[in-house]
Amino acid sequence: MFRSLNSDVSFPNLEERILALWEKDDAFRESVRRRPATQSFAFFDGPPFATGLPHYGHLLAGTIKDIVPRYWTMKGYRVERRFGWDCHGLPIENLIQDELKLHTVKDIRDHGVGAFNEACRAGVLRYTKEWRRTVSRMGRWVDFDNEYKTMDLAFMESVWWVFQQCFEKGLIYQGYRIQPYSPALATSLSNFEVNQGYKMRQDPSVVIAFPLECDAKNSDRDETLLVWTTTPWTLPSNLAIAVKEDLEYALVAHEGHKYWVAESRRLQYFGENDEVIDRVLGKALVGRRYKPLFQFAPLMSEKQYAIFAADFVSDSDGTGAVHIAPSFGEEDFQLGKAEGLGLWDPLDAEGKFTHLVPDWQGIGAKDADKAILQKLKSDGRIFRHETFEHSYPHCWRTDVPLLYRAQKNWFLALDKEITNADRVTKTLKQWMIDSNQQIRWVPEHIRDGRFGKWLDGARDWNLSRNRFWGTCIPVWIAEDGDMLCVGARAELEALTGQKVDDLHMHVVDVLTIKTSDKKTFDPNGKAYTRTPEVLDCWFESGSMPYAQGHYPFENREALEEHFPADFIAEGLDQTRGWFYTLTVLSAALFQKPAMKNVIVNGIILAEDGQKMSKRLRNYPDPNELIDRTGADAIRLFMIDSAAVKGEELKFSEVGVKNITRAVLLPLWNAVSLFTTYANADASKGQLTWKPGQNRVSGNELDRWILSDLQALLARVKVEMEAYRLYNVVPALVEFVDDLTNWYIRRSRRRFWKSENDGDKNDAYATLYRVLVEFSKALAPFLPFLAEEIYQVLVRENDPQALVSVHHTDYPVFDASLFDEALNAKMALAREAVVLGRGLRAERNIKNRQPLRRLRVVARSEAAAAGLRSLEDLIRDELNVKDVDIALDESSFVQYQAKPNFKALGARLGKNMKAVAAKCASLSHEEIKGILEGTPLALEEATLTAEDLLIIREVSPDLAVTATPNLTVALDVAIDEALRLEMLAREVVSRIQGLRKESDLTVTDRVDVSLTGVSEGLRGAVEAHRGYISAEVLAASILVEGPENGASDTLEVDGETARIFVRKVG
RNA sequence: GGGUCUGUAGCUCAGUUGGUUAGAGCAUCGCUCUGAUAAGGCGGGGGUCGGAAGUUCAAGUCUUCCCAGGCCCA
Repeated sequence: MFRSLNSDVSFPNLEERILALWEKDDAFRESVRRRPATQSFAFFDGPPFATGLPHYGHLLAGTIKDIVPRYWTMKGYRVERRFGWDCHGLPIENLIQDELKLHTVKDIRDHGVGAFNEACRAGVLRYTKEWRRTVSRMGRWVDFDNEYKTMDLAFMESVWWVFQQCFEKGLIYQGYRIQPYSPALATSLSNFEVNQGYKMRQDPSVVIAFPLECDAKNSDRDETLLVWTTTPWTLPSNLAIAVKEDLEYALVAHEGHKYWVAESRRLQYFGENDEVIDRVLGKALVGRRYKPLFQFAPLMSEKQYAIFAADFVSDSDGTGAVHIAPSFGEEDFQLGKAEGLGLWDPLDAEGKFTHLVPDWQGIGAKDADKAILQKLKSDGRIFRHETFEHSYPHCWRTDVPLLYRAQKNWFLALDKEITNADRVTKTLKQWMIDSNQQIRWVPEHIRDGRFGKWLDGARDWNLSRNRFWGTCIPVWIAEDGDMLCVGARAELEALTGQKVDDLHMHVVDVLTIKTSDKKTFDPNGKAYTRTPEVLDCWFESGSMPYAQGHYPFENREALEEHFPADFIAEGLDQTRGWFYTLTVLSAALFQKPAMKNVIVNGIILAEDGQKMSKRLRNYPDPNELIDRTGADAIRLFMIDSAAVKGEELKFSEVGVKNITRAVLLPLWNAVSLFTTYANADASKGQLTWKPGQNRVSGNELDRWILSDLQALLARVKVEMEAYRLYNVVPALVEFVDDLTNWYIRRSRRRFWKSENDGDKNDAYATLYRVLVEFSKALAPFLPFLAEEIYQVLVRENDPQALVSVHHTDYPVFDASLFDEALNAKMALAREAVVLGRGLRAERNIKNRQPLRRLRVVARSEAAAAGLRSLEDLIRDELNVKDVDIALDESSFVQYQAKPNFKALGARLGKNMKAVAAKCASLSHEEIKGILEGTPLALEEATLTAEDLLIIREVSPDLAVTATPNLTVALDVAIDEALRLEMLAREVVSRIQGLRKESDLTVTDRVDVSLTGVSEGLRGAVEAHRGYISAEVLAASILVEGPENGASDTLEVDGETARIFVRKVG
């Protein structure tokens, strides 16, 4: 009736079978469809780049993204899960550049932006097949057929709409920011790219002489200010000099000139004998003017070529005076902005000097260093020229040193006020901060820690990239500076009079906007040209909630239903990434958070604690590992770790295998046991119970395991609703242990007993019910194994059953099955057994040796009553004839006492120590008195039983042990009858071993023969012939019979025999 | 340099509002059980709870400083 299961199961093969089954039944889509559309649980999936292959970080996030939606699906919600792809941006552009051998931006333009973009479009999805295979193989249910791509027309149109919304709220502006710039690539780089490219480099270290102008105050002084720089190429762009206001500067006479230098740096450049003429604070120099080095830059402000005060100036290097070129450095830029110096940048896109600096026109900035220094030397402006080595960022692709350079960019302003629908006005940043407070973060500390702090310090978002393959910034600018922001394809069509079916640069930029009313095309209207940048691709992923459904052009109601998301999950690295961009844009558009619950996973390290590195090969290939261990084990290993609360995880294959051994195999064996015996009993006609039938069992074990299951379900519910996945797996593992190592272990004989009685059928009914319910509880976590169990136990027996365990409802706590008192007394009985086993081990008495009596002393009448009802279990498990449960332990323990600090501490305060000492010296009788209800009055306090913790000292001569809950004493005397029984069991054990060796089935009958039998063994066989026959299904037992069949030698306790076992017939 | 998380047995990690002798799993060694189990059970060894100071009758837990590592930012 049940499929018979192989005990040497291959989980990877099992999983492949289940995958095929799901495919056949269209199980995923059906699991979504069968839940009502009106009750939805919204999940957003962050789009990965398809230019790389999935790694363990993706598997971890993917598993979390699978478990939570599966759970809520089974709870009755419709959980749509669309996969998405991040298609734009540098990863794919770089790849295509390499493939087409286009090294620079100019190469791309020469090749043609259209051809380049089409190559990106054609190439970006190259690994999607591998992704789909790996993600599906991990058991993740997600819709790949209906995936969204950030390069789709509909997606891009929604992004335009998002941008336009921001534009219309006045959040978008153009401004300058200093950025690392690669002259070879003719583009600025992200911080991430910069961090990859730090290398040691030799640069000039030069001190330049700037003669100060004479003015009314300083008419007769011929003075020179010494200024330090390591970037001579920025000197033609020098517009100012900065000193520190409260730093002391000295005027030094040297070789007929007078030099200003920071006093603390003086001896670096001058001798002790060089006379100091004057000392002033930096502020005295502020405002003085100097003679510029070159005449290239135009005069842009009154203040040009003057000295300013700035806090960033330090005297740890150089001269205490800093040259300022506002276009080429963050601090220079800030100072220039504050003082209104203007920007002057004489470099072209490839970082070469333009006609603005004719002396070095066509020479790259860094390459011009030498020539510039030579010119300055001949002009007598070099005071000192050295070389030094330092770590400096280089272009990670071309190895060329980067330039820090002011770039014009589009920004999203965070300090702009926005009024929401309820007429509440706050700045965008404040809306973001408030949104964050409404999000449940796991782990919690992210909210006010990493993410909260990042929001507090957030600066305006630079949205523009000077690249090609991306969503165009939809702003068109007329010659007079008038701007026009387009937010829809139809708008662009109206303004150009052209049909538009792609929003990429090479398509959009050939169109001309001509308009008089900013709404319709007018050939005589004003001409507008698009700003050349594309959007940061993070703007696109942040727009994903709206763009994946082409909002607001389509799916208007769906968005309102699905926003904010109920749940998202990504790695810790997304704090500044997707989590941030989602938050910015949802605050800008709707003044709400984009999600309600977030699980943040930590990074996965290799087993050695280092980053996983292809070069070091310190981790197994994910696909190969899945083939070796199966996906279920990997899933459970990852989820049963702090990685699901943002901490790092050292990934180890051993850890994965441990999961298989500790959880998957025992559970599998439990199912296999069930099917084996149920099939055997069914064929013998002894199975009156039918699958699916629930029976009310009077057996305490049955009631207990069902009650224990309810406790598990209650616990899982609490943890899943709090998104604490890391607390769920330990609970599941404990239940597997309860089921296999107690329920089944203790129930084994109930399945085996040949009598066709109610108890056996109760056992089948209970085990079946527990396995089926548990498979449902497991389904989100171990989707394959849970499915297999469900298929074997339910679907293959019942054509009417739901096709997949993942279509069933998640089991809910059933109060009628829950019995807290039963759970407590079973725990106590198990504790008694553990203590008893300990005593046997201590006395070196093996379990096969029956003993007369175990005495268990409980601490209360209720506990004793509970234990009495479970006496049989304890007796059986410990192999004793008699279990005696009592309340008085004083005959075998001596009491000692320790104070209950928790109870007494609050009451006693400083007297605690004195009382603790007195407690320690209480006598056995005093303590007994207190335990029996007579309080003991001390100077400081009156002690009752609650104030003491009793320590039970047991005599080493007695086989007694005690815990706070129980005292257990074992009668270790072995008489002849007990010894014979032990020998009989040894015989049984040996015969069972031979049966197993001979691959007999559990129902085969055997003939047994013993030869060379010693006297004790002979006695044991005679005395226990009936018992032995029944245990081993022996048709005959012959002493000194024929030597036929499988054999083994028995040697135990001085007794010997040879045993022969042969199948009957 | 700033932010944040982490530091407990050989390894991986629990450890509640501060309160008994700091626990588990793995590994290891010894013993043991088995008519489901490549399993199970019992025991041994293994800890200055990263360091220091403070608060407290009492600190793995709270505070401060320091050290080490990770991540993010500069």
